[in-house]
Amino acid sequence: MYSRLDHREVSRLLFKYGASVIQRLDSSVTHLITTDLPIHLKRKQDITPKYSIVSPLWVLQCIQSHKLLPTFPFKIPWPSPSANQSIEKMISPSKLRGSSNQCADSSPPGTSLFPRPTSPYKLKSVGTETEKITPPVTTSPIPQLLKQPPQESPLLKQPPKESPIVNPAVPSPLKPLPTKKPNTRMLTSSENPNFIQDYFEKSRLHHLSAWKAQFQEQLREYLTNNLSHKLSSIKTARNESPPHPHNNNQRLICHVDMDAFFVTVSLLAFPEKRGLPAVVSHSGDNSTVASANYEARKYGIKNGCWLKSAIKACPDLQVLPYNFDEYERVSKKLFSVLASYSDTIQVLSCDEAILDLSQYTHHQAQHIATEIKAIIYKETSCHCSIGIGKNILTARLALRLAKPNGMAVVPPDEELIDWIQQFDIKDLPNVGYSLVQRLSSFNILSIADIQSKDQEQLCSILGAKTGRTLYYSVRGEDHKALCSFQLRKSIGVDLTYAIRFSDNPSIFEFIHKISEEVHRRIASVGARSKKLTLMVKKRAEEAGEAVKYLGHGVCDTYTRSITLQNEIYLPEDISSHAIQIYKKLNIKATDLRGIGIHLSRLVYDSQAKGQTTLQNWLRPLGAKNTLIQSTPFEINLQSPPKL
DNA sequence: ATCCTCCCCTAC
DNA sequence: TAAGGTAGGGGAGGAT
Ligand SMILES: Nc1ccn([C@H]2C[C@H](O)[C@@H](COP(=O)(O)OP(=O)(O)OP(=O)(O)O)O2)c(=O)n1
Ligand SMILES: [Mg+2]
Ligand SMILES: [Mg+2]
Repeated sequence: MYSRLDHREVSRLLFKYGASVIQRLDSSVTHLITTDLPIHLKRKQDITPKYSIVSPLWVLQCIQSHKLLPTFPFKIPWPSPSANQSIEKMISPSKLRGSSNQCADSSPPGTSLFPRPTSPYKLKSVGTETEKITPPVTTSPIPQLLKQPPQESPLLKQPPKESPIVNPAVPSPLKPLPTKKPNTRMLTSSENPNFIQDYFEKSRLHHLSAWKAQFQEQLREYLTNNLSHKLSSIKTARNESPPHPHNNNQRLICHVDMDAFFVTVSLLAFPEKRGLPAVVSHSGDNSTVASANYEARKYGIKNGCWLKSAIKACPDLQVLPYNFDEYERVSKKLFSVLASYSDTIQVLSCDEAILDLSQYTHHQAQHIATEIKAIIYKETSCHCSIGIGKNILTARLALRLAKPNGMAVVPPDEELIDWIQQFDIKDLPNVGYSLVQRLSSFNILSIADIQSKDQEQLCSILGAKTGRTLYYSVRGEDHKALCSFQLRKSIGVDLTYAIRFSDNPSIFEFIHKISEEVHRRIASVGARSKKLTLMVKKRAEEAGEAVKYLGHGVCDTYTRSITLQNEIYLPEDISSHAIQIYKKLNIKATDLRGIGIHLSRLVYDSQAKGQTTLQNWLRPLGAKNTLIQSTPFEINLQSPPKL
């Protein structure tokens, strides 16, 4: 009855609803969840265990009824032949958390603002639907202080309720050839032959990803040329400067990030609206806010929230259109300025980078940062903020304090432990919704709480790497290197919006188009691939039409990969493998909600762009640093970020 | 132990 | 109108 997949899912559900799941049997175990009893357990002293042995069905029923049910009807009989069923146990499912995932469909990706950016996948077994989206707590439609309200803002998304009957705005995708074709004309994957380009052109998330790759690449090329010219005898490039001998033998990292980037740039064209609360967003009732300025944030409006709820919180909100060309133009200026100050730069996004200023003293570094800030403003008319610290982690935290339009410096080591306690757990890099939930289920709510745990404890809760990283993070320690020279390890295209098909041939045709796009991208960096991965989103069994207009809704996501004998890069090779995998998944055409094709295990051509970097990247450089004050970051390529 | 696959999570 | 893309770190569990 339970496949391996379901086993994992049960694990996730257990965790989701507040159980602690461990892989061993010890005295803390209250329930053993299994479909049959492993023989090796039977032999042990567990003959009369303290825990109940129950079927996964019990878990699902408990969740559905929102309470702890008696285990009796779900007991598993003792003897059993099969020995390989893996087991899960819950320690204390004392209270099931309120049905927490109904909103899976309501949270746009890439947002940290919403109550539950939870994976739709989890919804499957619970059988709950997206519709009810209960904005957690918070009532006050009153402007909130800048510092975040503990959990929720007043603007939780309230996606439109869908009538269970027929939403005239959403044509049924189930009709192969609808006689009365509604207004999705040219909008969906099946109706628009130029869907991919048309869509990407307007997708902020696509631009974000494409720009990051583009600027990383250009910077890499620029630095490669620049350095090999400057350091004629030494052909290697370095990623970091050695610590300044006078600076306590520590690095100095400087994190620069534009303030409210999109909306600030868009506002340049509307000077009369400066100073007013404003956001950038597509227009319409169902759109998402890409960027909110600090005036708008006073109302609790955040990047990624629904436009609808933003306007509700601030009726006078100025809604500005995207201006992707301008964002790109300003980004170029930004990196041009940064590259003139340091040749150890890591691009984090189109509005953000970290510099290694280890060659300077603290004092000099602050002076330089002040200057950078001023020059960026002079060049772009946009403000940025800067954080300075001894590593990437603390520089980022300082950046938070610096926002908006400020600069902040991390205090000396002795004060770090206390200093870091002013942040929320969620402020730590790589700590998002899920980790916060996990930690809070162990009653770990603050940074101080994390500090009080030893590394072992954290690792047992979070896994080895994550636990260790977090242990050091709350002490302000981070040894991650700054990487100027980054080569992508994978290249892929994902489409999960407005995907509606009625038959497989159209889907195959679509896969061909995606494959062409993937090919263009991998060819443009001069690489081939030895592994192809197909991602497919399929409408979940009990899921209705998506809450979001033409969205994917609640889905099950499948990933299948194939390792190849020979590297591929041609569109027909990509598509033939992808289609082959797709067929095996046996998806009903009308249920398809998303497709992605990714290539990994990349091999870069030796004379193409990748080459210089790959070799140089691995070699640290002992050479002294050359002060580069006026090297412009030449951006030769006028090519658009996509396609 | 270490590698591989299939996720999950995070970030912008 | 709306435009939910992507890369990389990491974990679980099975194969070797
Ligand atoms: N959920 C999100 C987050 C960000 N972005 C885009 C718009 C932002 O302007 C840009 C940069 O992201 P930042 O996280 O740097 O946010 P801002 O620059 O808008 O604000 P700030 O950096 O001042 O916090 O990325 C987006 O489209 N959707
Ligand atoms: Mg920013
Ligand atoms: Mg940013």
